[in-house]
Amino acid sequence: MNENALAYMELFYMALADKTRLRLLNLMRDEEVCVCFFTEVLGDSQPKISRHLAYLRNAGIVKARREGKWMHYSIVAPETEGGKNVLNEVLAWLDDQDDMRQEREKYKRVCCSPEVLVQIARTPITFALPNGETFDEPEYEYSHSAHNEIDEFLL
Amino acid sequence: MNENALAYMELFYMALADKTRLRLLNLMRDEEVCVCFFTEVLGDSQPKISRHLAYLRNAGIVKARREGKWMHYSIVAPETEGGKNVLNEVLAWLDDQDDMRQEREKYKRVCCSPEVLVQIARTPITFALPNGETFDEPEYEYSHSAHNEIDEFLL
DNA sequence: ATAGCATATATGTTAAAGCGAATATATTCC
DNA sequence: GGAATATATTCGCTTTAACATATATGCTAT
Repeated sequence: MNENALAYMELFYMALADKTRLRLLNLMRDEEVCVCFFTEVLGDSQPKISRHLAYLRNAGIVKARREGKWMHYSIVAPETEGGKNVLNEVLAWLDDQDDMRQEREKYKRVCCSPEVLVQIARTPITFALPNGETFDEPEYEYSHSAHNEIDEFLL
Repeated sequence: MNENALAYMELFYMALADKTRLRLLNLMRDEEVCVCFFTEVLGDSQPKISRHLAYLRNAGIVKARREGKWMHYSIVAPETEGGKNVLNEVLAWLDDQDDMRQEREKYKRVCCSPEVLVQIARTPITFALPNGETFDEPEYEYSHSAHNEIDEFLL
């Protein structure tokens, strides 16, 4: 079991050893986040985001929750005290960086504020009818829930 | 400079994402350690140890000090508060594991105690003289200094 | 200067990670 | 059921890491 502990740490730190994954974790710091916002805020391709989220999921650092078409990801508090404390400091270190805080601001701008109905950011598509009229495609709504396990150990 | 901060974190966590390197750091937790003890305690080949130490050195996590034939490695406190706190918790997490504490015990058994003259552990070689007599090769001594920067931030 | 020991680096091989592009799956709406 | 959307997975490729073996470097002592 101790051999496993070292192996788990290896997996854990490997999951942190990537800029994209650190940025994903930074966005999830305070709340659950939908995949579509990750692609929006980070500006990376959807498959790239998805693969990195899978990596974090395999390391047990985040969990996914489906809500209709959308997948929401949130940070999972590690089982051990030591792991919790490390992850806590990892997130705090990220928060020391201006650009990480800015990226969270950008996220909040894109998705409005938590606990509130928000509109998915997507380019409005205008349709042309045969008679010459045009109309905007109606936009989706979904309810954004804000709490996850990390709240429990971040203060 | 912030782009660099993320890049540095990537390097930093990558350096932690290896069992051998975690074991090396664990041994250096409280004191400077000579390479010969790493190979002795971990039971890995000398080039393997050396390469992993080079990895930690490149990530700025440890520094090397030469003393005669021997190289001593010790942990370097990261420049940033965030980095210091993370490394601090990383070492604490390691210390939660029984086998990591045992490995440090093994190290202390091998090298006696810090602040003291110790004998290098090596197989005594017996020489045969032409006249039929035998004698043991004299053993080396060196002074083991015990303090490094990590002491300053580990309590 | 040479020999011998401690440590570091080079080399070749194998395994794993990253990426973009394409494709597959799951869900909703009609 | 079929179209549309959100997300995940696969494939082919390039890059990087790990390991063992071999070799080089740096220091000490003779």
